[in-house]
Amino acid sequence: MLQQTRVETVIPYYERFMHAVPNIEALAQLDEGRLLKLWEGLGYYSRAKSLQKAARTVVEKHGGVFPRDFDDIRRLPGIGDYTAGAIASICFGSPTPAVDGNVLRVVSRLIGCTDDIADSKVKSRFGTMLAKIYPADRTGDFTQSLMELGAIVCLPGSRAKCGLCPLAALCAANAEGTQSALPVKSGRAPRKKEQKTVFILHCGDLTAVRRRDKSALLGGLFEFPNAEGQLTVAEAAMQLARWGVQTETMSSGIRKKHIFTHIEWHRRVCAADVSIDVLPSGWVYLDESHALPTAYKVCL
DNA sequence: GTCCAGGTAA
DNA sequence: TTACCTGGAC
Repeated sequence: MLQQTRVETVIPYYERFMHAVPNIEALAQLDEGRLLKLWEGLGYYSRAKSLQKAARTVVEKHGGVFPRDFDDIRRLPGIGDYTAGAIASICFGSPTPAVDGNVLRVVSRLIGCTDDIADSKVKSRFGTMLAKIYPADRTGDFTQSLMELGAIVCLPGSRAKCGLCPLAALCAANAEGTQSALPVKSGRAPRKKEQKTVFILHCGDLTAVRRRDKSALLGGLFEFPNAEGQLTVAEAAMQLARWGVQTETMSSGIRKKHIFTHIEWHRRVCAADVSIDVLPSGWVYLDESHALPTAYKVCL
């Protein structure tokens, strides 16, 4: 859960999750719909699917006991270098760093490195360097101190608190006054823009939803029926007719933008009072069991 | 409104 | 390299 997500955001999810799914066997056997419901709103839903795959691997390959060896941990689905390093050093005393964004910033400044931290080679180079200086008796403290230094003291840009930093005397960036220029990071590719029309179809007290394709963005979660392009009122009416929906009233639609890392959805959201004799294949009426991603919750 | 942080997998 | 999500800072 903590991959890509702040601690404050995770805590209530973690509490609920551990109550509902208290051990590895329970997770290995959990229904996917319930799993996604527990993850609803947390984002990066493939993490939940990986977590369950990892639970199944632990049950099948490690006798239900979480492995202690870095390489065994690293092979579990959803666990990369960062998470494997964090678990192995914090839980099992292994000299394996967890190089997150904070640690990249701390090390870049400490050694005055101007290489682009978007390059994954930099991350592995820093990891190799750090592994050599790990204190054997306090591996977990060392991992956490590096991350905390970045989170609390070695803040991004001009917010760096060098006056409070225990490493200030050793730090190349501090000596050279280059803190705010480090780390160097290249920009990301521009996002693709997609136009869509979303229908909030009220059938009495009920609202129609359908499950998204498992392999798609937000795979396996639910969505409101929608179509490609920002449809005109006439086109929207035709789309509803094609679905076999009888429309009583329909709003002209409000424009909403939703931004993912790599895509922008420019959407027209139309609310309609309708009657539906036979639900189209795959449609259901929304209830509390359905995992609805934030991208669709905001349409309500 | 815009920008940005944050790991893994394919 | 690109796909994957949300929320907080500004």
